[in-house]
Amino acid sequence: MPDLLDGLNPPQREAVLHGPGPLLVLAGAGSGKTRVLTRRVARLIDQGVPPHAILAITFTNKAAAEMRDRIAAMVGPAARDIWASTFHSACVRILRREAPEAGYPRDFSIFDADDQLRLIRRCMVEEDVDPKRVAPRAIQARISDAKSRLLDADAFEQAAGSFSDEVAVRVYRRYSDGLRANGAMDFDDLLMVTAQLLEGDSAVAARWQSRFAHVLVDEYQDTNPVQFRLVRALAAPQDNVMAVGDDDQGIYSWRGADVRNILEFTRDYPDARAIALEQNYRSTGTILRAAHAVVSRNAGRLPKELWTDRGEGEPISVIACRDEYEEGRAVAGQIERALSRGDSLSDIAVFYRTNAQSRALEDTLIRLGIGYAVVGGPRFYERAEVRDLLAYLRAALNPADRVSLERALGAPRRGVGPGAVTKLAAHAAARDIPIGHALAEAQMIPGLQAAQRAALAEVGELLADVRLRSEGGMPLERVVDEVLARSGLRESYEREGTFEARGRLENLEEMVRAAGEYGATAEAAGLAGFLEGVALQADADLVDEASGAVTLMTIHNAKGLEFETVIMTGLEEGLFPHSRSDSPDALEEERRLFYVGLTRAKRTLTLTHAGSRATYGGRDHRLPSRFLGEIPMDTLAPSQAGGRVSRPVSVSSRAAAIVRPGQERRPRPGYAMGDEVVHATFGEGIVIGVEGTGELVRVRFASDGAERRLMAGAAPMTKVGH
DNA sequence: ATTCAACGCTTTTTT
DNA sequence: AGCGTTGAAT
Repeated sequence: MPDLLDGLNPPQREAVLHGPGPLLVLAGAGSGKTRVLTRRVARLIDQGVPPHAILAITFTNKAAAEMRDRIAAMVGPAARDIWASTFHSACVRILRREAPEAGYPRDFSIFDADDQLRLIRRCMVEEDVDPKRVAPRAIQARISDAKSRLLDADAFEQAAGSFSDEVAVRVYRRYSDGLRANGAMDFDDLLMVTAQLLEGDSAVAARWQSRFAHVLVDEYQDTNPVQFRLVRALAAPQDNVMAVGDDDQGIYSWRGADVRNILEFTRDYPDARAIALEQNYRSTGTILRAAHAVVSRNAGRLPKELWTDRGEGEPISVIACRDEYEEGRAVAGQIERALSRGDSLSDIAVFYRTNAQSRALEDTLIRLGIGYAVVGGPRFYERAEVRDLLAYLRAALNPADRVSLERALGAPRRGVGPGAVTKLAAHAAARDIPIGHALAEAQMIPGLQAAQRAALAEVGELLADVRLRSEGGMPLERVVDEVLARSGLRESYEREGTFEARGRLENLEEMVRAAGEYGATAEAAGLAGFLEGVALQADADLVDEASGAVTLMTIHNAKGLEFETVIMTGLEEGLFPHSRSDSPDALEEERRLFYVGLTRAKRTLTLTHAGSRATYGGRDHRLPSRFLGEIPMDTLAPSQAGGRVSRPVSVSSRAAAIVRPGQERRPRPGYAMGDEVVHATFGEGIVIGVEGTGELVRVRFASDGAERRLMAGAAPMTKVGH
């Protein structure tokens, strides 16, 4: 085995070698904290700690998988047994065992934001709160905030003061009851319920405390109170806890994260050793100097400054643009420049503050034939038709899940609406059985039409079969395909026959494939595991370094990543810093976000802003962001230093040549990104993505602006030569 | 129960 | 501008 201390600087070494007891590692951006974390885990295993006794919390599932791989490279396949996951995934794993202790079924459903909102709306109506006067989203945010602070409805009521608090309390109480009745937990419950169990049930606590010998937490500055309590409970009583983080990179306070967790770690754990990592291995001196100048304007941060021995590097460019389209061309120009310097597409990232900004950038990149991949934004699993199909699976797995059942019953339309479901629910309540089981008794339910009875019974049989077969080990792909067939979803979309319907059906078929892929993986854990993965998948989990494409994403999603070339866009007042972040604290968080963006760049950094930008219906005038003024003049490229407005780099018309076939190991099917095509039915379109090994192409059509996935080999479609 | 049209709201960031 | 929700009509 290679020496675990190879190539580490003294503080990194110390962190890896730290013995038992609490450890705080203040790790600046690019200071090699991932290295320290993985080496430390490898060393623990090397010293005899069983891998399954190590809990390593990372910010994304992808980071967890990477950590496991890296450790496996050092200590071998035993690393498979390490618990490396996000807080949410770890809690689900615990809850699959312990949920009954908290009064939930083992197969509890996980409600996402959409399910939550549905249920909250219903609760508001029941509480006589008009969803038009009070935004359900606002209530949801209040509830989420309460849960992140470990306040249940009763505790929240204690803290309530204003009238709007009281309204929120009433809805919160009813919502909690609703979740319980559905055998469901929302995202926040996953953490809160686990914490409550660990703190309130000594048997449960003992089980897990003896299980984990070491707890390591990455991105500790972004933990919220529940997460703090979880860590504390799981690490007790030995307190072998290692927290790694950087107070300058706290960007999730709006989600309940509290930087005090990291600032006060040594107070929470008085025996803690604290180690600071300040040598940066990522960026040039210029980038670090600019980033430091920006972030040191914040008050209340731990004083520190990153340094590097890698030299100054090139200056930072600021490009002023007329509008968002010129900005797009400027971005393309910078990409072209980076490629000419030897970067590959995947070395380049474009950041923005809000997801909505990606639209204009995408338009330009498509037109110029620059391959890109957007991280975040609307997700596959959140598409309505996909959620319909998932609803069947969830209802099959958890017969108490009324929200999912109701959704399944409504898609496709089969003459069963809220009225019929209410009768079904009443019957289930009277017989004291889960609503899913009541389907089998449809014949006995009064007030239903014969057709409705038949429909309910049929869905009931389908769900029962799904459950039986998935338990019986039928491949997931076949189970999902059967739902697609027997639910009538496939037929209804086929009959509809519109472009729209065809696209939706493609998505559903894609989901069948996804289920097959999941079923083929090593950690496949049946239907429950599949649904769990779907629910807990983060945008950042989908970042694909090997995609051979420029990465477009929000700065939030860029946390933890690095790129040779970073282009940060939309540096405008009101957008970044965002107009909703007007309090001093919020402004400091915006500045930290800016800092995070700056420090993702290894070599080349460009900042752009537009003088006007389309919003809502009209067009807003924009002023350059105050953050631009916080960048020291002597780190900026000369042409910008005088404060003059510079023209964006012009983009040559042969920009399409930028995507060099062969340079990336990108499949070379008949179609490539940016190709103009003509489809027999849909007319003209532009290829905006090539999926899989090239058999699937994503095309946006000019006729109706819709995106469709098409089979490259089969679709009646040809490329227009250009 | 389903379909269609008018209305109003959105855009902060996400597990 | 676009989308989703709501309300009225069938």
